[in-house]
Amino acid sequence: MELQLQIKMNPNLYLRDPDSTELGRNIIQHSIKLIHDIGFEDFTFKKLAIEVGSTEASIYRYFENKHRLLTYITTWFWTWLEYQLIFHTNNLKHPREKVDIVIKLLTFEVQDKFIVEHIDKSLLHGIVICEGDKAYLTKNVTEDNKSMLFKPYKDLCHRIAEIFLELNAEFGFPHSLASTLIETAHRQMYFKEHLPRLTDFGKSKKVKPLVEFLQHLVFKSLEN
Amino acid sequence: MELQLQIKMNPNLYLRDPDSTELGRNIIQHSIKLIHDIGFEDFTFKKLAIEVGSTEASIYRYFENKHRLLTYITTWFWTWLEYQLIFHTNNLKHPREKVDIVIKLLTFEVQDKFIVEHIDKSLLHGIVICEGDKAYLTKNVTEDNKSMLFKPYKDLCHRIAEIFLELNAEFGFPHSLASTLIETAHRQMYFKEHLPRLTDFGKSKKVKPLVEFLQHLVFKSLEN
DNA sequence: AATCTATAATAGTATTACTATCATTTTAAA
DNA sequence: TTTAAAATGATAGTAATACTATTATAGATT
Repeated sequence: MELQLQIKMNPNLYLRDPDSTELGRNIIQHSIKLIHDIGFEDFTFKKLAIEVGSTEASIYRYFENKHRLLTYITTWFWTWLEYQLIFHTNNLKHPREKVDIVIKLLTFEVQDKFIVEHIDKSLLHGIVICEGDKAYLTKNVTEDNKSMLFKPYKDLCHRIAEIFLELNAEFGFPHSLASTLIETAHRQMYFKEHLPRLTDFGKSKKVKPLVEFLQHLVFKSLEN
Repeated sequence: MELQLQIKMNPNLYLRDPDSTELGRNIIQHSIKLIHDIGFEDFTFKKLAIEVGSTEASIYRYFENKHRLLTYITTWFWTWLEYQLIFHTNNLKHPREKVDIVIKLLTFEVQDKFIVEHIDKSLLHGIVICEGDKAYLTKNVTEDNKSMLFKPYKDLCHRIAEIFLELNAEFGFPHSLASTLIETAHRQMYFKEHLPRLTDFGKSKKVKPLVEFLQHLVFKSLEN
C-alpha cells in the first residue's frame, strides 16, 4: 500500500508554486538530479534551464534564486520525513521502537510509503546530506527563519524530542539531542563516504555500524 | 605566560605562503574580518583587495580561489586548537579532566596561550562555526583530502578519540564520537544563536547549558 | 471572439572569477 | 654597490554568473 502525496509548501519559498504546473514539477525534478550530480556551487539556473528544456527567465519566475530552490527542496524533504515518521510510528507501543524508526528513517533504511512521481527521494537524500546545511548556514538565516522557512525542520525536531521525552520525561536536552541526532546521522554518512578517518565505520556500503552508533548515542543519553 | 606561535601549513593550501610576507599576513587578517562580517557567499577577492589596500591580482598570487582561502583559515584553526589541547591537557592525570578541556576548547571557554599578531581567533572561531563545514562539503572533497588538506582536522579528531579510549578502552566509536562532539559543539552554538528552537538553551549568552549537554553526551556514551 | 496567463525567445547589465601583461618597487645575491 | 630576481601594483580583458526587461506566441478561460 502506497499513498499519493502532495506536500503544501510555505509560499515564501517560491514566487510561483512549482507544484502547480508541469514546468514547475520539471524544475524540481531536474534540479534534484542536477544538484546531486554537479553540487550546489556549480549548479546554475542556466544549466538547469537547458536540462529542463526551458529558459533561465522561466525558472526565475518560480524561484528568486538558486538558494531559495535549495531551501525549497530540503524543506520538502523534512516535511516528507515527518510524514514518514508519523506513519511508521503510528500504533507503536514502545518509545524505544519509535527511536529505532527515527534512526532508520535518517539512515534511509525505511521503506517509503508515499508516492511523488517527480521527486527522486534517494537523490534528494543525498543532497540533504551534502548540501542541506547550506540552506541555513547563510547571512539570511534570521530573515528566512522569520518567514518560517525552517518550520518543517523544527517540527520534525520537536516531534523527535517528544519521543525522547516519552522515554525519559526528566531529560533536559530533548531538542538539542534531536537536532544532534539528525545532523550527526547525515554528517557521519558523509564522513563515512568521503573522510572515513573521522568515523569508525570503514568505507563499506553497510550502514549497520552507523545505526549502532546512533542508537548508542541516543539511548545512553536518555538513560537515568 | 604566552607563547609566540607560527603554524607551518600544508603548501597545497596556497600558491605563495601567506605567512612569509606582510601582504600575505594582511590577506589572512582581513579575510577573517571580512568573511566574518559579510559571510563566505558574499566574500570576494575584489572586496578583500580593497580592504587590504592591494589588488585582486595580488591576492590570486597567494590563493587559487576563495574556497582555498577558507580551507586555509579553517585548517589553521584546527591546528591551533590541537596545540591548545596538547598544552592544556599536559600533566592532567584524569582523562575526565581532559574531556572537560576538549569541551571547553570547543566552546571557546579556555584562555588562549598562543600569540599570533594578525589572527583574531575569536572572529576565526565564529567563521569556523558558520562557514567551516563548507570547506569540505564540496565536490572536491576527495581530491582535497588526497592533498592532505584535512589532516589537521583528522589529527585533532584522532587525539580526542584517544582521550576517549583512555576513559573506556572498550568503546567502539571513538572517532565518530570525536567528530560528532566537534561538529555538535559548533552546530549547537549556531542553532542557539540563530535557530534556538532546535536547542534547549534559550538565546542567552551563557554557554553553560551547552557545555552540560556536551558533557552529558560524551560521558554517557563512554560509560560501560 | 476576446482576453488572460504562462512560457519562449531574446537582449541586456552588473558582478564574479578569474588570466595576462607590463611597469615599478623591494629584496637578495654577486 | 651593482645587478638580478622576485614581489607587487596598475591595468586590461574574458567567460560565466546572477540576474531584469521586453516582446511574441501558444493555450486556456470567459
